[in-house]
Amino acid sequence: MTRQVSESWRKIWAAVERIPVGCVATYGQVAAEAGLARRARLVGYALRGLPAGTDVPWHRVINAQGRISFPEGSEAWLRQRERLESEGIVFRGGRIDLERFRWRPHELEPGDLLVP
DNA sequence: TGCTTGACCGACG
DNA sequence: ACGTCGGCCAAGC
Repeated sequence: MTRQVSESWRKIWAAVERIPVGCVATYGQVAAEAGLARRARLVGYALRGLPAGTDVPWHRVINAQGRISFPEGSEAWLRQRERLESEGIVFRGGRIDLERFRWRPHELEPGDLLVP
């Protein structure tokens, strides 16, 4: 039978899909966007459960310190960093400046039909 | 069944 | 800057 995916996971995946190209969101932020405030750990678990080859942009989710939550230098860490850099995210000292790249859902985004 | 484990967070000392 | 702690809760053993 089809594996039953929990409602929480679906909400989390949907929230991750809303993160725009060139932006990142923290685990806590994704949880809040999914209507699951304070359940940041669940976000990590839900991402771990994504099928291989998914279109969900899991790489845009980083931790609250502005770092990738895989062991530095690991294969997964490198893969995530490459994807982010290809989208224009800049790493300084192994970290991403959240002030600069964090997704701000309440503010204007590219494509919002308004000139800066 | 029950206990342990996380791609975590925020507060506090 | 850094370690610790409580909160969180589905999955896995």
